[in-house]
Amino acid sequence: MTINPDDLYKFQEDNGYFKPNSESGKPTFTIMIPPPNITGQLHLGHAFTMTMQDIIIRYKRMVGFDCLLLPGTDHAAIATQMIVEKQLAEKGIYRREIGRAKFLDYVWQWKAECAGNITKQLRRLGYSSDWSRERFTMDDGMSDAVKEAFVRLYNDGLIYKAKRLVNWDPVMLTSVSDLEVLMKETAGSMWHIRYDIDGSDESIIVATTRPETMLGDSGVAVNPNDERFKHLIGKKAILPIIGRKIEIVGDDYADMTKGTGAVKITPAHDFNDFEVGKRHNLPVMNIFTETAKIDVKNIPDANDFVRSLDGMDRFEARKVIVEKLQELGNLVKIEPYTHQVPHAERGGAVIEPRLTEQWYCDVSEMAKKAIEFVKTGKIKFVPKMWENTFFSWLENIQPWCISRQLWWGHQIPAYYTDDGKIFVAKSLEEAQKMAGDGVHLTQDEDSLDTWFSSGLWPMSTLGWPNVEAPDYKHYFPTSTLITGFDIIFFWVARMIMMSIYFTGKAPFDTVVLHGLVRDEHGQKMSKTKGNVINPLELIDEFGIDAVRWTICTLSGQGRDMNFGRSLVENGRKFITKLRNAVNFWEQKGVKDAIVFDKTKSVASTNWILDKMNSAIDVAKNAIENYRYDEYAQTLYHFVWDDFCDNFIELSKSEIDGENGAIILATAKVVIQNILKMLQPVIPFVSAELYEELGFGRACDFIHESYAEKVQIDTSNTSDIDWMLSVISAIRNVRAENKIGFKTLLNIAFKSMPEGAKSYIDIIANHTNTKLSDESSDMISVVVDEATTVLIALPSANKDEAISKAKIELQEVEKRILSLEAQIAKMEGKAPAQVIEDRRKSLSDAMAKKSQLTEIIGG
RNA sequence: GGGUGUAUAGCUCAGUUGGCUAGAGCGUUACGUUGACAUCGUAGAGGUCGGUGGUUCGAGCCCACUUACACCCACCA
Repeated sequence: MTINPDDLYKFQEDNGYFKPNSESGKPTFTIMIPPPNITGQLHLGHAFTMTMQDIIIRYKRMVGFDCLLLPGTDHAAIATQMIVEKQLAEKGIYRREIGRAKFLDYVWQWKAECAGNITKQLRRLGYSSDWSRERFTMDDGMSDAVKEAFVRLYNDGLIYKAKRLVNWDPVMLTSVSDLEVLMKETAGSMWHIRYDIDGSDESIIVATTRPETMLGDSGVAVNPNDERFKHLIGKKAILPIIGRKIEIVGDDYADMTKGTGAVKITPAHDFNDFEVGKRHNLPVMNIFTETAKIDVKNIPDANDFVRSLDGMDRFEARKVIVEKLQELGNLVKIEPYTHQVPHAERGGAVIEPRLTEQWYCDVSEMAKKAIEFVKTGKIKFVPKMWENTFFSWLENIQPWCISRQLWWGHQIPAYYTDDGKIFVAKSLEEAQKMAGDGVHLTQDEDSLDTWFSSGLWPMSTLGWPNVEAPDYKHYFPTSTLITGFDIIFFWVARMIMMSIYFTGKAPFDTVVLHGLVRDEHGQKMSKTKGNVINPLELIDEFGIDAVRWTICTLSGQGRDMNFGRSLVENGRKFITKLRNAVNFWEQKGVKDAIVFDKTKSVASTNWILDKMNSAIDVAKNAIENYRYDEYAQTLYHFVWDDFCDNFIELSKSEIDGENGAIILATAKVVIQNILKMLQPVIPFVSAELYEELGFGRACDFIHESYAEKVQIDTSNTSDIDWMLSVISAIRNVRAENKIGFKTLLNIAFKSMPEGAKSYIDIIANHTNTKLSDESSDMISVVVDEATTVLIALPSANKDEAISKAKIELQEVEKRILSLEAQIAKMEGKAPAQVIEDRRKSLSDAMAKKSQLTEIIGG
């Protein structure tokens, strides 16, 4: 019988298996989904983030927490608006033509479709979240929280409006924050232009990468300490083409080593120039339209040539102006020049600094608090190194430009009277009350940065600003945030700041950051490279459990993760191995095994229980520390090596004997615990096997208790380790056909620990059939893996054995010398235990040496 | 320019506070098995732990310098 994961998931979802129970009295453990953007499909990175969360949540459920995993999606203002605009444009529909309301209808349509897709995909991942609490960053509750936050911050004086230079996206026609600007190395040119000095035959040469901005030049800056230009400070330069007289100012901003040492100042189109202009009271001339085309109406001294440029694109204008400068003889030099040019993160347009009025949020105090919370350990980053990144950003934080000229998003809750008075309120009604009856109010057209609402996510999803909301009271603050490091500033920092500001509490106590998912050779996945892996295709091909297992094995230290199909194949192999192992025990009747009684044991059952106990310890410790890789590895080795390769193999010889019942009962317990440890990672296969073996219904497995250790007598477990090594040696020797079984056993018996002698029959049983017809008067070597080499020397291969022994003897002697030297040096300096260990190694080596000598000599 | 991370076997990576002869998976070689195993098992080969110097009884791990790669922040002269 196999269980379809999607069916099991649906059944569990429909019957509330993923819902928390605040009445349970258990401690809470809460994870908020980093809401995926409604811009398309989930990618592999999402699959990692979500699986990591789900593993923790499923684990915590089993160890006794009341767990809430809250799902949702993000409206992703600019990205979504861009996608919908593009789609509509393909149909010949344009945003500006249909107007805001109509356009938003289209976006909501898209949202419904896209969010539906995403949530479907999350379900396929096995994401055990409470869907009844699903949220969207623009749903009513969220909108209310956003307005509340805005109004409060405004009333507290932290949100304000200001006219400043912003990063302007001339394609999307909106401001973007500093974080949304990507600097891209771009090949360009450096143009050296000569500006003549007014009333003198001197001239000054400025270098620029953007000659077109000279139309807005209102000064030239030189360094006041620069001997070359010092005497020009206070004089005027004549702007070529226009003839405008602009001031030459002395300012430290001018770097004597860069360019020509003289820099043209265009306050309206460069952040640094803007500052210089302010310091020297230089006029600000905005020469571009919002689409970055030349705008002549702001150039008071425009001549015919300049007027001919009106409406021309900035890059086209650049060419024309350069030609003109050349014609006029003012162009001194053109050098090829590679520099960093700002591009919009979304859409990729070249950013144009632009003087506009925008809303800002002063986050400097919040940033200080956020730093303090992390420094005092109220919030912990995993891995810790990210704390430094976090600090360095917050320490240099700038006012946050929160307004966007987009339609899709939270419209800013500010209302204007016709004469420009501002009322900030949660609704028009409230604003109206403030403004007085009969005053005409219009709402601000702008919307808020997406991250303003996501910054409130951990609170608003639980009911904030209603601090009496049951969910808020019970589940806030949340426990762990798991997300990619790339949104540490955008999102993590904002959530921390907002939460502390509004609630005084950290929104979560732990932030787990993972790296980028790359292909199996560490290359970034990209469409152009064609190495993108679609998680859904993987699920179709390998099954969700194999995919989740693979994700678990790769999620460890917060580094980038290399993901390849072959790894998922390995995951599938592991799951097959597990199924087969269970199958073996089923055939032996494990389902009807007697009740496990820890007082009834044999060596092999104690041994496997001992291994299981330590696996449980290691695994729990690993997962508690978000070491998914270690968790998976521990289980992998326990299941494959200990349980399958050894325990099953050992049991084969005993299962039909008098101890069969004990072995079966033990196997049952071990399997149950294995499945429990695997449930968080491979919930579907484990649940299926759980039901198959009669432990209970598959759907209920999610609420089982976690694996627990079994107290056992461990005094004889090392004998089994010894025995296993003998068995493997026998197999190997048999493979080499060099020794008879009886001879071998005799030798083995001589070196066997007392306690192990009683198991000699097991060895005989286990190996007998395979060795019975080997000729027994032969030769050679059995390795006791612990320390020694046992060597038998029947005549035929004597020489070979001796020469092998000689080689080994050399190594042993070297080792003895080295150990002796070490011990001598350590004397009185190293801890006693370490010296003791060395002494033991030494005596083992000595023993080996005497054995080898005997062989060689005899 | 400022910062962070990484460098360990052919490949992808573990290696926790310094402690015995540095590990895993894949790949590879040999042999065996196909009676739980869509295979599996056993064994072997393969590493001067990027380099140099230092601290230490002892360094893959700590310190200094250095090389290469990746990423982040700042920067349109």
